Amino acid sequence: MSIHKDITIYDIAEALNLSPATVSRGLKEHPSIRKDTRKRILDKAKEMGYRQNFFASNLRRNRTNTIGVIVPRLNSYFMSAVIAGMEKIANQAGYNLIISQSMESVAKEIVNAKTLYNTRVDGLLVSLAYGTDDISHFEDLLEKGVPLIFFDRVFDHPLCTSIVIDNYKAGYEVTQHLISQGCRRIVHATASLKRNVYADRLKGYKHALSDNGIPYDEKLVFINNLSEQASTEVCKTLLQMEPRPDAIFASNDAFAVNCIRELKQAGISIPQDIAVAGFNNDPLSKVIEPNLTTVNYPGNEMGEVAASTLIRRLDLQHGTSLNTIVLRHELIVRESSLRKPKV
Amino acid sequence: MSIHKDITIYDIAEALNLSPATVSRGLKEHPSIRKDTRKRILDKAKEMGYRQNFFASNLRRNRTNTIGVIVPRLNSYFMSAVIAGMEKIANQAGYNLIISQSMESVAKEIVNAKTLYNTRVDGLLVSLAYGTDDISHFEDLLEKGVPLIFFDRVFDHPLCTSIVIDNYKAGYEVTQHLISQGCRRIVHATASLKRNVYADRLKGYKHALSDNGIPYDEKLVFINNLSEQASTEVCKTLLQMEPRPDAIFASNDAFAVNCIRELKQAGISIPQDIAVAGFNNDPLSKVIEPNLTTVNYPGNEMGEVAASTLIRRLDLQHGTSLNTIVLRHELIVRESSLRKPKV
DNA sequence: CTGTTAGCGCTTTCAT
DNA sequence: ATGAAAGCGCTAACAG
Repeated sequence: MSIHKDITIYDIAEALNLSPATVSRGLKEHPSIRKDTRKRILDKAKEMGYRQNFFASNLRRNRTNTIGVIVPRLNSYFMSAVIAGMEKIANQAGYNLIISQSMESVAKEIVNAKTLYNTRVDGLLVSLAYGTDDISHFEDLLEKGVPLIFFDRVFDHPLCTSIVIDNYKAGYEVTQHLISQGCRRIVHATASLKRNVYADRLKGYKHALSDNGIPYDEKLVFINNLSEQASTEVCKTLLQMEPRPDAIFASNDAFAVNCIRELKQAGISIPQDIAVAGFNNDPLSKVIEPNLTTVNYPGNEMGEVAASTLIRRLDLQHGTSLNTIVLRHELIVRESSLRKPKV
Repeated sequence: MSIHKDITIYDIAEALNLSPATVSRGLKEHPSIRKDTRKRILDKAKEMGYRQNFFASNLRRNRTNTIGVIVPRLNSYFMSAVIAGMEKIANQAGYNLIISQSMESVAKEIVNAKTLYNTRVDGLLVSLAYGTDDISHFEDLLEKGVPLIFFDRVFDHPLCTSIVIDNYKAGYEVTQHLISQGCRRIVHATASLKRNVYADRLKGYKHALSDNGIPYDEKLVFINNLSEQASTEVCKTLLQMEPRPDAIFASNDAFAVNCIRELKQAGISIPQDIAVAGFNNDPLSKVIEPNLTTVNYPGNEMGEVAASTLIRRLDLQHGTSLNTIVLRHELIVRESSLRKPKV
């Protein structure tokens, strides 16, 4: 295994009897370089097996061409779609992604932010953990002028753009749909209201109830971490309620699916006894029986939009930009909530 | 938004009336530095908000502290578990992960390898795409002495360690189990035999058949990309076969689940008419009805082992090491294959 | 259009 | 135990 020394622009310059500066320019798309010398340089570079040393370049230019990503978890269909979208855009634009997971822990999120700060990422794409109260751990980055873009679980900050869907509207639509199916005692299971996605859906839920003259009953709202265990507990509680709830609107599909499994095991029939709706349009939703009513969440698009917004800002030193970008969602009605013939 | 200039070791040196060299040493754990000066340096660094410039350091030391990862896709439970395991170990050891997806495309895999080569990653963790025939696109890396470790979908190479499970044995066990349930015409649906995981499972399948005196019938083996569409086609074909197959052993859970859905829709009862088994122990397997018999795949452990093996090699310039590390799998029997009372 | 020159921030001999 | 000095490879004034 021979470990050859790396070829530098000096080697190319020497071989071509040029100055390193010219070679450096030739390797890029510098305007003031003759076309044929550029070609000679490129050819020689390939011939000699040259590869750019990004560290030298980064050191010099004070830029890393790296984008940091912090997500709660990587293990959902939604999140892999987001990442795939980001990767596509980032790679096209010559950026690398460094992905890290907070595992829903504020502490880990803080560590991640610090690591990315030290790595000197050019920009940051973040979806917040359940418990995050403030974004002081990103202050250092922001002070350095590193653009920060939130997606999905966002935070209101004058310097940061947010990419979201209209969670309020989606929550309203799901609830309205359940009501239209004849449900009146609708459980809403969701997670930390510190996060816009959950708070907004809850608002939509409440608003739909009131628009239909159904009183809001806080006993029907369950705030938890949407884990499997939580679904078990919610179902147990719910089955003991009197009168029994006739629908569940869960803030993600995994939770909804677990509820369906749990309830079916308890002899409840879905949707006749209890109708169920989820959120995200995870492939799971088409595996569970009955198939799950849910909200399509454009993960891939969200990743692409987040990345391209960031990169635009990076490349053009683009000062101001939209503060919030709202992507389109879509209610998908399936059997788990269909008690009446489809209109 | 004030963009302060970065603090360097020169600033600290000046503030402390020391030389930059001493500061540099103090920031690390250099043996020949007085304990109190070290402390003074560390304190001052924190006070001034110093952060190391990795580019300067990397440029000087010719190391990146970055590990490149190439996976076919990020969108399975298995793969997120792998990544989570890698991340944990890598971060502990002070390494960053750069993750890229080949999307099962050889061309993209080649581009990814090139990108990571140019990024000068210290080491590489790779699971190959379906179609990859050789690993010439990693030759440049290997020639530079960059350690390359394969996991799951591996490649035999004298310089590379592989992390796998015993796919042969697992394939054997699944098949044997189906046979023990009374199945005799067992379909095996799998993907490119270029990949060890699929080739080995097929071998196990064949061997189990022959050990039970069941003739191997190549018409029962379907090689495809395990997509949803492929599952539809396989089911269609299979339902027209005469005599009809009485079991399916699919090489991943998603495919098995799609088959179950398809077959149920066609009025087939599972497992009475056709027993089904999958692979990976994806959460899906517990959502489908009947619950899916599958093979537990220790994704998290695989990620951890892959990363720690690589890092050991990186840190200790550890020359030789095991060529193959085999992790333990586990057959999980659920209702989708249970035609006889459990023994 | 091309060359000269300085320096990005750090590490590391070598010297003291 | 600390300092002086060189240089990693590249880019960007500036000069021509």
